Amino acid sequence: MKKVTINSVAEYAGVSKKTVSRVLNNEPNVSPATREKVLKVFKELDYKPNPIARGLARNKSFIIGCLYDNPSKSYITRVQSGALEACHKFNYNLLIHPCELRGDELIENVDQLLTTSRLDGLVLTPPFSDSQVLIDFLKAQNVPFARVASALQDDTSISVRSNDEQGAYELTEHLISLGHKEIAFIKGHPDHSATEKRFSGYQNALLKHGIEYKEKLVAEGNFSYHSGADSAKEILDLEPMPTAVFASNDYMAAAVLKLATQRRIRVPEDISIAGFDNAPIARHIWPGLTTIAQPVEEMTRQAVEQLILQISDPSTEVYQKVLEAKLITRESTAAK
Amino acid sequence: MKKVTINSVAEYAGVSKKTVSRVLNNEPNVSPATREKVLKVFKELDYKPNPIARGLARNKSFIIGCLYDNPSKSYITRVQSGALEACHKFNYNLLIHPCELRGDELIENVDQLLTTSRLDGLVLTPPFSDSQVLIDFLKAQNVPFARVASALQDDTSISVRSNDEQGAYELTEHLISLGHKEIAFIKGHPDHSATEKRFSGYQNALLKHGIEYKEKLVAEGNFSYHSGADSAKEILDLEPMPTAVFASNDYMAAAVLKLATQRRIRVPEDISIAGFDNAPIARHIWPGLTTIAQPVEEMTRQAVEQLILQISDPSTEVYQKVLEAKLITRESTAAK
DNA sequence: ATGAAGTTTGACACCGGTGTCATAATGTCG
DNA sequence: CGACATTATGACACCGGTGTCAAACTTCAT
Repeated sequence: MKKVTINSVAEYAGVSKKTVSRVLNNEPNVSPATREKVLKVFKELDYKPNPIARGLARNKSFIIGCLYDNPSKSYITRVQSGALEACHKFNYNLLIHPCELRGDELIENVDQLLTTSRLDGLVLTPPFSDSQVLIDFLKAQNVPFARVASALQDDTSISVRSNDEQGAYELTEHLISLGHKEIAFIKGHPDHSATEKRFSGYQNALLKHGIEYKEKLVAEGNFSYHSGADSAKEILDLEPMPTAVFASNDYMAAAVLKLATQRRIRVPEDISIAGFDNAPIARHIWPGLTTIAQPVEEMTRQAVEQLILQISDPSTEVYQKVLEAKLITRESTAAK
Repeated sequence: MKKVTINSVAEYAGVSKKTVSRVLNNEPNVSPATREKVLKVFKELDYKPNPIARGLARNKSFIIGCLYDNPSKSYITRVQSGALEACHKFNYNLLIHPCELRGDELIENVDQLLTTSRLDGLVLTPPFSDSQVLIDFLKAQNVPFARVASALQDDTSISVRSNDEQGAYELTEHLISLGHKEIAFIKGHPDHSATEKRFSGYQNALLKHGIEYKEKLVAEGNFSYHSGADSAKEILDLEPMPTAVFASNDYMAAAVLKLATQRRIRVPEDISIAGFDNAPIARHIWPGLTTIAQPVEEMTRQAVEQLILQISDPSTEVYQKVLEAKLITRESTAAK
């Protein structure tokens, strides 16, 4: 099986390399007859252009990199699925690269990534989308990127996020409307901007409804199931026990639910539990978790789509969008 | 900021391109003095070789593709994590590519993938690792690949799997030893070879212990939570209700647990439930699921590592390995 | 028929590396 | 010290495409 290159096609079709290249790229200024002829040879020889050669000549790879470091597997797969959708729409591919936010190695690590695989752009997911250091580095290196789910203010880079604060506000209000006044809160990972946003949503809702904010009702988490289990212990040990718990994501909420069930505390009769994200687990457990649906796939899809648009035309206006989060009520919350 | 190429380095160091290339690749036949000098210039100019140019010259991309189509998100992330570990060890990167097994588009789709991004090799995860059509295609195209978790017999391709049959056998035996005789079984997706293996493990254990196999106790699933919910309904509606349920993966087991809890059937007092895979959800719910731990990351890690070895030296012996699966008992199973 | 403008085409350099081979420099040994 | 093997180095083609530019060919108005 011989290799079919642009040269063999050109020779076979009796035209120049460049003309073949023109047909390949749908460039104008090729006579219909010639175009037809070349296209026929493509078929006949089953010609596949070599993307690496093309990449070298155009300095493009048609590969987008996805940076993440997130304890939630479902979050990652949702991100990937949205990113892939956009990539495939434009014939791009997706390269994934988990790495650690902490430490000086981050920049080094990303630098290494850019060195070993010429990426056309990078999608940053939390907590990277919030990292000023990284953003500055990418700008300096002239690497196009888009930020997902970041509250960090930066008008010069593409950003698609959802309204975490409003979501948390609504969820808290939902609990309040059910008659709850002692509402515990489990915070997320301090490196994620969403953590602070969700927390303010919670606080603002309390304030608005004249409910006193009590610090002892707030536990520190980091979005992992494990941290949720620790916080759950703290909260369920409180005297008196709060009548509702709002965890900053569903994994931590699931951990609270598990401990409560273990201790024969009935949910939602004795305590209401709510999460955030509408992760699959929220509907895979009983009772199902009341939560806030974040359009993770949609955010990422839009971010990557805009990223690719910007890559192909750098003069494109910087896209910044906030999508709505939506309250989903299930069985884990009920009137006090 | 000017681009630093091998030419500028060569000029700056006062040597030829080729000598720089030699230093870059740690080739012999460079005098220590020259090597030193060039290395210094690398540092000074902060030279980064262009992987695309190198790829063109060597016909390599240093990218491995990962093919999957699996309803279980946690399975996918575990696969990815194992694959990434191996990739990074050898300075490769990982490109992910979900696609559908069904239909003629599979080959077309993979062909497209190979065309748009020159991959050095492919990791196939179930159900692709079981697809004879795909395997034949890749062999014909001379694309190196490794198969993960496939029971399909093929001595000529790299394969790492775990012993599904034995795992299912052990788990069934565990239930039998607890006194269960009416053990329902939920099958997995028919396209996965693991489905048949787990089923035989179940059947063999029954046989070995003189327990009659009853077809009505077997429900068809497809590894998705949703299919598990359907099967759960079937099984919990049986008269008399079985005293144990063995689902072919943890998601389906979780669905059974959810429905049981909803119906106030106590687990494990009224019914024991077991899964397979040791997915995160198995320990995120209450009661925790008894299950079989499959070393998914390890399988994939080994597969990719061997794949890369074979890419760099095609004469490497074809690696075939079966890893052990391990019984993990949690609260969801108890004596009858 | 003629010139101006527009269209089609190909020659050739180039992207940034690697492989081949000839030549130059150095080392070895009788 | 000369003959020969070994090591170090560079010139140059090549990987498979794309960009530039000039030449050849059309088209069309005058």
